[in-house]
Amino acid sequence: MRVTLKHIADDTGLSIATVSRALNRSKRKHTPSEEIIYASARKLGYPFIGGNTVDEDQLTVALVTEVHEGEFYSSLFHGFYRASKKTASDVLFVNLAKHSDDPIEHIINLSKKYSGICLFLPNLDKIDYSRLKEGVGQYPILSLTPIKNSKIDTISFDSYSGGYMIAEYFEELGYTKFGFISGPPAAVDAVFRKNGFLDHIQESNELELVWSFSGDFSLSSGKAAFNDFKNTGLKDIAIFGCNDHTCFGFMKGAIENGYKIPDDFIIAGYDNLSFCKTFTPELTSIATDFYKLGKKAIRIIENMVAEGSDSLGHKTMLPVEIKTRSSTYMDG
Amino acid sequence: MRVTLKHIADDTGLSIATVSRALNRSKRKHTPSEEIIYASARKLGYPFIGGNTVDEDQLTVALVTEVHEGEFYSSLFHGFYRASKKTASDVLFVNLAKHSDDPIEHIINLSKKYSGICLFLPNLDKIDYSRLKEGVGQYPILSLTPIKNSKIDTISFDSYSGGYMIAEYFEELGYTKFGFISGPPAAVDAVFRKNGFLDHIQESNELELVWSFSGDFSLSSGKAAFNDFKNTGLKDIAIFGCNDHTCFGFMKGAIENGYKIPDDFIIAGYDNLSFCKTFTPELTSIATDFYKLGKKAIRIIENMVAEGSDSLGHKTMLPVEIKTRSSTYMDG
DNA sequence: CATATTAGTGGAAAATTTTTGCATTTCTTC
DNA sequence: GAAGAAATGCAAAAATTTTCCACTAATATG
Repeated sequence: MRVTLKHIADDTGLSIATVSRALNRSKRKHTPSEEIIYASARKLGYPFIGGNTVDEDQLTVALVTEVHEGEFYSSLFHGFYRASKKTASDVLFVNLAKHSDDPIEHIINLSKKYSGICLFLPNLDKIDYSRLKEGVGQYPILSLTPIKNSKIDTISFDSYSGGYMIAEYFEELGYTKFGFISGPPAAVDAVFRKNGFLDHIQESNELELVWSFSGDFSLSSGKAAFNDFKNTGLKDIAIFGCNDHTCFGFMKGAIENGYKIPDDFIIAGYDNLSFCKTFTPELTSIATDFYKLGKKAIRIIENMVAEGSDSLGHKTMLPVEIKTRSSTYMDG
Repeated sequence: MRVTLKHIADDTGLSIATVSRALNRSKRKHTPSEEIIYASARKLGYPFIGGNTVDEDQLTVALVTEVHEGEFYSSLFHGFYRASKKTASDVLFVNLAKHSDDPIEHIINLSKKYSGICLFLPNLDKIDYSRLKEGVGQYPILSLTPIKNSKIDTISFDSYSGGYMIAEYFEELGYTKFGFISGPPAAVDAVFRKNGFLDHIQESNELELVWSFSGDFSLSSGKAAFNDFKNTGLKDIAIFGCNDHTCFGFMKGAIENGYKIPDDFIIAGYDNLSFCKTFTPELTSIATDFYKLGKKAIRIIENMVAEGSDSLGHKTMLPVEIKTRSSTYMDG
C-alpha cells in the first residue's frame, strides 16, 4: 500500500498540512517537529523526500553481489566505482542479503527500480538464469560470470587466452615439461583457464603435460599440490596454478622444503593480486583490469537502454595481460 | 519538481490511465508498452515502482565510503553485510562518487533518505564534520574513523591497545630493544598504534626504543625502512610495523639481504591481512573483527533511532586481538 | 504590563494526481 | 473474416497534496 502524508500525520500526531509543509521546505530546519516528521517519513518509506535530483540522462545501474572477503571484491567495486565516474551513469552496489529466500524474485524486483543490472553471482545455476530472463523480459541485464548456453549477456575476462598465454610464455622460456593445478570444477572461469593452457600444450609435439593436481583455489590446496609434486621428484618443469592463492601455497611449501624458485621449477598464477609483488619470489600472473570491465559493462547497459535492445546471450571477453616476474625468470 | 504519471505519459506518448494501470499491475507483463513505461518511469525517477515493501521495524542504514583497492574494503563490506543479516536493519553501500563537488551537502541529503549513516571517509577534516553535524541536526550518524574532538560519535578499533599489546608481547618474549616503523602522520589510527607501543616502552626502565623510521603504510616504505635498519647494524631487536604491508616490505628486503627471521630480528604488524599466513615467515599481527564492528555500529544506530538520542561525540572502541605467528617465534 | 511580531499549527478549500468505468480500437485465434 | 481478448483513451470519481486563512503560543518591544 502506498505511503501518504496521512500515514505520517497519523504516526506523528501532527496534521497533514504540517507534514506537507515540513517535507517541502527547501532548507531543512532542525525544529523538534520536523525531526519527528522526517524520522517518521523515513520509517514509513515516504518517497518524496530528499531532493529527487534524478538527471534524465543519467542511468542507475545496480551491481548485484554477495560480498565476501578477499581482495577480489575490493577490486571489483573499485573498478566499477572508477568507471562510474567516467560515464554518465551512476552505479549502486546492491547486496543480495536478507531477501535471500528467493534471490531471483528479488532481482526481478530490482529490475523495476534500476535502469540496468550487472550480476556477479557465481552460485546461480542455469535454471536461475532462465527464470530471471523470463521475469525481467526485455531488460538490460548482464552477468559478470560466464554462463554456458544462456540467454543473458555475459561479460568476463578472456580466461581461455589467459591460460593459453601462460603456456606460450613457458614455451618461449624453453620449457617443455608442464604442470597444472586446477581450481574447483564448478568455477567455469577456472575451467577456461585450464582449457587454454592445455590446448596450447596439445598443439605442439614438443610440449607435454607431465603433472597435474586438483585444487580448490585455496592456499592449503596449493600446499597439498606441492606435497604431491614433491613425491614425483620432477624438476625443470613449468607450473601453472589456476589462481594466485594456490601458487602462494605451492611456493610456500616448496620454500619450506628447500626448493629454489625459479631454479628448480617456474610457476605462474592468475589474478595478479597485489601480493604477487610482495612474495619472494615475485609471482608471474595474469592481470585483469576491473576498471575496463566496469566501463565496458556500463557501456553495454547504456547501449541496451538507448537502443531498447535485449539481452540475448552475447558474450563479451576482455583481454588479459601477463605480468612476468621473478617466479619465472632469474634476476639480473 | 515532483515526477508524476503525466510526465511519464508525455514521455512515452501514452495516456495517463495506461501508465497508471501498467505500474499498478501486480505481475509484470512484458508487453512492449509496459517495457517502455517502466523504462521511462525509471529514467524520470518515478517513486512508486517496485513493491515498496518497507518493513516498519526495519531501518535502512547507509554505509558511505569511497571505494579503494585492497583487502580492507572487502573486509569492511563483508563485515557489515554479515552483520546486516543478523540484525533487523538493512545496510546499503553508498559511494561518494559523482556528487563529489560537495560531499558534505551530499551526505546531508542522504540523511533525509536513510534511517542512519555510517561514514568511512578518512579524508574528511574537522571543519567537514562540523558542517555535517550542523546540517543533519539530531540524526543517527556514526564515523568509523577516529576524529579528534568532534561532536559526531565514532566507533573504531582500539588501536592504542593494539600497539600496547605488541610491546607487552615483545617484552614477554624477552626482548628489550625495540624498533618502530610509523605510518602517515595524518592517519589518526596509526598514531594511536604508535602511542600505545611507545607508552608501554616508556613505562618500563628495561625497555628501550633503539630505532624508528617514518613510513607511509606502503610496501616500498617497508623496504626503505629495511635499508635504513641494515645500516644501523642492529640485531636482536623487536620491530613493530604499524601495518602489515610495511612489514611485508621490510621482511622482503631482509630476506633478500640474507637475514633470517625470527633469528636476526622479530617483527609484528597490524591488520591481520590474509597474506600474513601466506608469507614466509608468517607474520604476527593485530586482528580486527569487521563483523563485530558492523554489528556494533548498526546496534548504536538502532538505539539512536529508538531513543531519539543524538550523536554527541561518544567514542566506542572495539577490542583487538594479537595473532602470534612465526615472525616472532621459532617453530617447533 | 499591554501589545506587536513571529513562527508554528490545524481545518478546510483548492489544486493536483491517481484510479476506475466505459466506449473504442487493436490484436489474436479459429 | 468474425469472435473474443487485451489494450487504450477519455472523462468522471477518488485520493492525495498544497495553499489559504484563522488561531495559538512564544518572544520581542514600547
